[in-house]
Amino acid sequence: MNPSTANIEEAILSAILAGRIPPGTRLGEQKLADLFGVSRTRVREAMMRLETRGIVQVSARRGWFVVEPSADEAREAFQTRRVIETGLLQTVREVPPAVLASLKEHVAIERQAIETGDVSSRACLLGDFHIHLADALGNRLLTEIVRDLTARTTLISMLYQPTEKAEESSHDHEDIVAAMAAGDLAGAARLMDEHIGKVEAGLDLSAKPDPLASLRELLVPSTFTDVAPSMPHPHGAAAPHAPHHPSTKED
Amino acid sequence: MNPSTANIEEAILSAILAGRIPPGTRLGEQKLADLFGVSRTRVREAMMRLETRGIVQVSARRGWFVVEPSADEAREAFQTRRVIETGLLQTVREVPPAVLASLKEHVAIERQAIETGDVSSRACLLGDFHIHLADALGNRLLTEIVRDLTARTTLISMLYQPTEKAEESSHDHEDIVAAMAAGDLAGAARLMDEHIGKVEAGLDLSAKPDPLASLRELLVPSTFTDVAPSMPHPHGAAAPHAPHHPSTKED
DNA sequence: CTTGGCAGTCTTGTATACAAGTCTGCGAGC
DNA sequence: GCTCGCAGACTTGTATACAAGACTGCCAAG
Repeated sequence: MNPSTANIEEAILSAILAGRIPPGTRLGEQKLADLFGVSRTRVREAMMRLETRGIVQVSARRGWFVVEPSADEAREAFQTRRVIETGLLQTVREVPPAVLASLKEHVAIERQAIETGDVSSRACLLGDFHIHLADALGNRLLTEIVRDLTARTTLISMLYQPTEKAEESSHDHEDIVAAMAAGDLAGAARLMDEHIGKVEAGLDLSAKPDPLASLRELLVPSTFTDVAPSMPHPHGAAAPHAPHHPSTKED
Repeated sequence: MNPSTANIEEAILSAILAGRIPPGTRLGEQKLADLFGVSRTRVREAMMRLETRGIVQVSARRGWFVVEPSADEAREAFQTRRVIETGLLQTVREVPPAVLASLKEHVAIERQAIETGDVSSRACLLGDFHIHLADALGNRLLTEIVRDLTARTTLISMLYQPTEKAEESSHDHEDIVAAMAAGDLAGAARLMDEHIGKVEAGLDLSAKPDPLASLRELLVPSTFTDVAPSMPHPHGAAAPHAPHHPSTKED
């Protein structure tokens, strides 16, 4: 069957979110076209859609790359999520029982995935909680926005997360739902704020995602001197304006 | 000069937001391509980007149309704006003086445009207030989201607004800034909520947008004959009837 | 051994050709 | 007069061809 543009877009996005395609990966148009059995045109369409959603990025005449958000961009993503998700909880007046039940069920599924050690799906599940919340309390438009933002922060977690704290996140989710069940929306909003803050704080935003960035770090007068375990000396004459390197060349 | 894809996207968007291209207008690829002096490829790219931003919509093999949000979609857009903008005000702890000054200046410009009767720019200015706010208190990512949402609601206002209440909106903005200046962020958030609610309540969401708008558009001869040289005429390819909305394209 | 340059290869950017569907308008039939 | 059907024009959807820039690797000069 001939996959449509939306199919391709979805396939690539889910592969990225599932961790099968790490940040920084180059996505060649021709290879994807061969893979999906279509021409480059459709692949290009899908990539451009993903670009407007902030998932991939094009480097002129070099290729498409899965985004590697900088530390600043990471902070922006988390701030934006804090604004929207606390805003949602504070805007809502009351939570329908059906919504509460659905959220509780989701948290139960999360815990189950964590207990059974299903690493591949738990990251998706933890993100899905927030998407479910937006869907249940908000609307379709808001859900789309939250979905894309969650995708962003998921990507960020892949880049910067030194240790996964799935259990803690799931526990946070449980607390948020409990506050909602008690009718304490303001409290739920505060818990959500703290939750997103914890996730952000759990990252090592000073860690550089690519070795070139640490090179740049060496060239800049810096007070930070505890990294670079096996870094050869660049002898001073390194070209400073090469943005990053294509880390993976094989398929 | 050869306009880039981003140029085309921006030109079309600003023409729509300025009211030169009303909702429901068909945008033919070839005509736009001739107009901009490029091939259909670039126009298509721009249109697809605008589609992911919720500005235009493609009807298979019929053409691209400026979106005509339904009443439900209108409510979603306003709810989403309420969530995000009140959330922003409640998340921020303090407002830097420079931000306050900038916002006050913006409100002053609004009032001036209203007093001088500058109808064409005041709608943009009223929307820009919210974008400025997101930019000043939030970050770039949040600003992009608010910008697209504001574009949506601007389009909605064109469809449903029976009477413009520019003065009242500007006054609301003034009150919001005053509350911020007093350090009352919660109050500012409440005012923002009421403000957006007022704008939404001022619309007649029961009015059917389609036949009315396009008919009126057809009956009104072009009173303005000289606009920007590279600007497409709004009624160049007016569709006699508007397409029905594919209400849910969920998968 | 290092360094600078140059050609080849590979990738995206853009335009164009063709396929497939939709609407319009006219004419025949009733 | 009215309706149905069909052909033509017109529009988007998709693939492909070609142009232009970027990177790689080799080779010669110092």
